[in-house]
Amino acid sequence: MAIIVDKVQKKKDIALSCKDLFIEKGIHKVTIAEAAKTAGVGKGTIYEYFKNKEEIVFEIANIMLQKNEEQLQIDITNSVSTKAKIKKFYEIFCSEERTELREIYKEFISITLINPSEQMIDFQTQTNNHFYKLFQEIIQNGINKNELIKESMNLSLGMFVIGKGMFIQSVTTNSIGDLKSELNLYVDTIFKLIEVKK
Amino acid sequence: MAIIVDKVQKKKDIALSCKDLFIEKGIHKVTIAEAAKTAGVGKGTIYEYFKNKEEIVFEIANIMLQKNEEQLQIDITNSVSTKAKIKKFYEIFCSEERTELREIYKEFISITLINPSEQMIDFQTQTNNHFYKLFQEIIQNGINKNELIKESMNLSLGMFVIGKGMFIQSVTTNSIGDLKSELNLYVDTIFKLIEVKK
Amino acid sequence: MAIIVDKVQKKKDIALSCKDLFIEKGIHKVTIAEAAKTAGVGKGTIYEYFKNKEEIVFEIANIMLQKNEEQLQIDITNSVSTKAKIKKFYEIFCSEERTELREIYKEFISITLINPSEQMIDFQTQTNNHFYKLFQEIIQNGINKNELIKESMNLSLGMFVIGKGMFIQSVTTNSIGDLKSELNLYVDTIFKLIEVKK
Amino acid sequence: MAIIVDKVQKKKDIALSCKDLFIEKGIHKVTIAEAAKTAGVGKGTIYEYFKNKEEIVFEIANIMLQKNEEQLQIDITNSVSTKAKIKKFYEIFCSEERTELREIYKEFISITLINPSEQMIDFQTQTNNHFYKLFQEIIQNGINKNELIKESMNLSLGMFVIGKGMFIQSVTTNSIGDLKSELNLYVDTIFKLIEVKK
DNA sequence: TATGAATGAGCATTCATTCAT
DNA sequence: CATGAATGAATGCTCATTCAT
Repeated sequence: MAIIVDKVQKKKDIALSCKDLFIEKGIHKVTIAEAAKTAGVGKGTIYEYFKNKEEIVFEIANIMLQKNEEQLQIDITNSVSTKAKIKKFYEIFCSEERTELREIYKEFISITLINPSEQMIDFQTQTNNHFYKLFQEIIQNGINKNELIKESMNLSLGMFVIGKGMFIQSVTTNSIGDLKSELNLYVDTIFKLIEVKK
Repeated sequence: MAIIVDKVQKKKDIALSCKDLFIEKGIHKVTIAEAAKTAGVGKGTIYEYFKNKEEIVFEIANIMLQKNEEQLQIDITNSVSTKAKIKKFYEIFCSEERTELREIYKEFISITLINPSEQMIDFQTQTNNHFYKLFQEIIQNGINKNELIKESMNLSLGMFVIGKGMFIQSVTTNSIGDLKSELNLYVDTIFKLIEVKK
Repeated sequence: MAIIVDKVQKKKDIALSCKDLFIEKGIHKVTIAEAAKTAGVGKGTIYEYFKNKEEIVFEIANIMLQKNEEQLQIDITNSVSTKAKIKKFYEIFCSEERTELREIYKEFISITLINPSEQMIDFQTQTNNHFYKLFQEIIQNGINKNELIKESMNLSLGMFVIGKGMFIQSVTTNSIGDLKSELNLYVDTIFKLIEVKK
Repeated sequence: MAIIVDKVQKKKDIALSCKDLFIEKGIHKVTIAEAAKTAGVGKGTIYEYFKNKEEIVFEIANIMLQKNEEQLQIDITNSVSTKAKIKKFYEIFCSEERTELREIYKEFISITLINPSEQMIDFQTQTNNHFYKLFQEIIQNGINKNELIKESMNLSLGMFVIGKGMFIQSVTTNSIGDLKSELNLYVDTIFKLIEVKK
């Protein structure tokens, strides 16, 4: 009578058990032995569910991203103006609630910059495209509702990327005092230029 | 008496000898033994001139940055319009000639994201501030010459950071086809909005 | 399920395999690679059973001490007079059979004198106290049996320590011809003074 | 006009300049570079006056021993009874004023136990014999003055060595609370046995 | 006499991954 | 299904000493 295990669920369970560990210590500082112990399974078992250490973090990231997106969708829906929606969007990069997500994100960028595995690039591309699509929809809706001038669409990639850029800037240098204020200043200024004057 | 050596020059010489090695293989993959051999000195000699491996890369980066800035200054001076100057600026992130510089830069960001040593943060802050100051001067001059509206200044950080952001984006995902075009599109669009209509 | 190994026994096995190596070359001159090869295991396996190189030597010392003590107990029991028992005790410092033990002991003292790690001090304190207790019991029994005057107890630490002192003296200088004779002379002389005249 | 240097004096000067450094950090932790800098000379100069690092410490030890012996001679001369003289002798191992000397001594023993160079053994033998002769003279005088029984001479080596033994004991274990008291107890007890009853 | 530039041997330790049970 | 024992590759850095000037 073989024990039947829900592989998908167990994979999630293991990943979730290790989440805090990975966020606190960072991918490189966490050993498989630690992860296994934290998850309450043997080292060999980890390899039954994950191809390698990186994959655990993918699973963690996926879980976190899913949760974050749900919240983001709600926030955006609840915001009335396009500007407010965009500001909600930028919260990924500056709100306290997303600190954990950003920790993982930092690790991902770091790894990709030095050892750009196809797997990693694919993951980031997918995630990125997903969020970019969302971002473009917000802009497009603004245009459709005649809130924004139609040239706004040409700025969408730049505006999308600016959150990421400022975040990296704030982490790698001491030159950004308050990330949120800087993002707000940018958004307010640019919206004055792209909002349809009525 | 003892042999007298121009320590500063020799440090530069060693760093320069290893430049290609570090760019091709990346900091982590280069061993001190390799670096020493490449520079034609003993391992011990490396440590007479550099505190640790990282410092070799700082020196390389400094040399490259200095050369790049000289060229950038010339390019900017030779450009007439503010827009042209800004475009020249973005070439750091997309011109073929700066490929090597960007390789080093990628390593720096990667290291800083995971192991943010004070030394590294300081280095990046200084370098960044230096370039940002230059960037701001271009914008300010544009305003002073009545080429740009005065609100442009509020966009300067965003515009500065966008180069970096798009670069990271292009390296960590497959979602940017041609970095140069994207930057051009952004610049052209935003300049339509901030150029003084005459 | 997984292979089950008697960790305690294997630790002893590894230590024992390396015993001669450590005694001949000394702790500092033995590399982990050598030790592992000698024990017929991988380097990593060494660290599965020992926290560091020092710990291997602790284990070796423990094994040797245990064996030595068993023999010492027998020797002491088989000796009739208190003086004979004490002389048996001093054999730790001069008998040929204890040469290996003394080699290890020399290393321990040497290390402790320069880098007195808590671990090392604790080990030496415990071992020392153990043997000192034994020594004191011999003296005390002598007093109880009315063989020795009761002031003998005040000399116990000095008499205990003299073995160690002469051993160090004999190793660090050329001034002791025959350690055993010197210890015998001391014991004989002092026993004439502390033996109860009947 | 060659500069004439008093080699002997300069050797002493250099050694003296480094004394505190060696005592504080220990032989192994002091680098030649440091020693040279502390002495205000070049590294090469060190090797003009000393064959190797150890020799610097020999010089320091010699200087310190000389000073100590002078004081010891005075102290012994000023003491009336043989017991008082012996107690003065033991102060090498417990008085606060000799802390520095003992630091150097510890290093010497440590080195000799592991790497017994002939040079080192010779040095220790000479120093030891010198002091032992002094010690024996005290005992012999005690006997001559009919203060001590003539068997005391047979105890002289043991009594001499006990200071060293207790010192090592106190440094390598936690089992000696107050070294001075222990030495006093031993001396007082043994003197009751070897003092001529009048 | 004095110097300090150059050197290179030497080594403990970690940890992802495998696979026998 | 689960495990955990075994493994071995891989590397930065120090510092005593030499010797050309």
